[in-house]
Amino acid sequence: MSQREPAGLTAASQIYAALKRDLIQGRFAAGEKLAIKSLKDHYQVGLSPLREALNRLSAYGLLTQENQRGFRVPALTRTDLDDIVTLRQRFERQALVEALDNGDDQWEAELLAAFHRLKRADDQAEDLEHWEQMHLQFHRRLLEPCASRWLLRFIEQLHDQFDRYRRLAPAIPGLRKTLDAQHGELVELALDRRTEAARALIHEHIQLSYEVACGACRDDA
Amino acid sequence: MSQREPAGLTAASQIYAALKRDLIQGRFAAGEKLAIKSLKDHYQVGLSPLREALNRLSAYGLLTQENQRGFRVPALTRTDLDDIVTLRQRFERQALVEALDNGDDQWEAELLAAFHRLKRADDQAEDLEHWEQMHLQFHRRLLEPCASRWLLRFIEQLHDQFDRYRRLAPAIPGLRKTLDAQHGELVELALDRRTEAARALIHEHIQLSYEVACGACRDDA
DNA sequence: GTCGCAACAAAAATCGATTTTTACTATGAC
DNA sequence: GTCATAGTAAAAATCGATTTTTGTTGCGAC
Repeated sequence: MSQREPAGLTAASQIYAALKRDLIQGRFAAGEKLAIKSLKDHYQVGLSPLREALNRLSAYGLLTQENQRGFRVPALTRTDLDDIVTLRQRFERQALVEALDNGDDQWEAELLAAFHRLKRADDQAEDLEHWEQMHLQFHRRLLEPCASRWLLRFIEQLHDQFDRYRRLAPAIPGLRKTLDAQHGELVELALDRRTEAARALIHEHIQLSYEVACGACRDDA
Repeated sequence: MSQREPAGLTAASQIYAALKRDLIQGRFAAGEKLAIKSLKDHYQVGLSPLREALNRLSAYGLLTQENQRGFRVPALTRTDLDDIVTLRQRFERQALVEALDNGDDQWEAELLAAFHRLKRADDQAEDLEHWEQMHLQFHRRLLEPCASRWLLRFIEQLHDQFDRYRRLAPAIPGLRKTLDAQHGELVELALDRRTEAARALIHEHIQLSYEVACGACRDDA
């Protein structure tokens, strides 16, 4: 038997991806109750795959589920944001150290490639979504050699949570430039295996994003 | 309008809980593909709530989902177990420190109560499931005052993963006694706010469980 | 006016049937 | 015998209709 292709995604997986994207982008108001009927119409899918996607998303933490009363978009609070950021800093520092330990030549090459694509996306500022994609991939690639699959999983989850805040916050003019300088420095430190400096920088990098993201939430809840 | 009662759980939530329990207890073989039809018959539920539960469980990490070919029980490997344990140690140490910082009188009382129930469950060794329940609640209670909801969430998730290994491992005669002594010490250290000693002990406590749990997995995969 | 309750409307959850996809088997060409 | 392919059986995924639960409104008692 010949190896089959990855095959097309199920409707449930597609709607999951679409909803996840829209939730992170802030297309739904925080705290909003989702009207399943209108989601069905909007995304042009049946009830079953839609409900499966909603269930996955609530297990993932991008939705909350109340017993017989449907799904709700989680609120954005300052405490929640602080919690997410503190953990991201801890987790990503740890993962970065392990990545620097384990990363090989192949990884270095791919990291450089990811950084290159990110810079390119930066130039053509018209396509914001494309930059977001490249940015996510860069950070994934950076930590990839970390052997702890669970740690990477949690980092990804926290990253998605964080982005709900960040993408809602008002854009700051010079910011992109500063962040991108940090990305460049991260690559350099990574290639040189300057572990301590890299640790400190990733912390600072997240801290900077945090200060931006604070613009997204009112006082606490 | 008067406040309504918590209301009965949906079929999806019930089947979710039942499946989760059975997965953690090791009722399904690791790596096994789940036959949806027979699950439906066994748990006496319809397809829709069953599939919703399966989707939640795979987002939670107790199942894996392959594109158009259903759900599968994740394998048990040594690398996975090591990963889980290392993170549990780090996370629970951290959470414990924060819990000791934040815990108040009320918490101290409830912790003592939880410990008492655990000891009681220990005496009546006939009901193993009851002890498991009390044990879980004790550890939850211990860390409860930790303010980081996300950290507690991850700890719970890792705990469930770990239990898949632990509960499959062969029972060791004197073990329960040693573990329970540690629980008692933990309470004492917690009440006295001896943070460093408590940190060290929770680490050791997890380490001991780990050595038991190793019995559950073959050589690596 | 407020409370309780019934009736109704809307939404969520569930069911059973149908469609789609995969897994398996058998057949025939080379 | 090996490979490819068609055909069939089984399983997964999806659909549309139905049931159950919630939320709202209106009516009457106090």
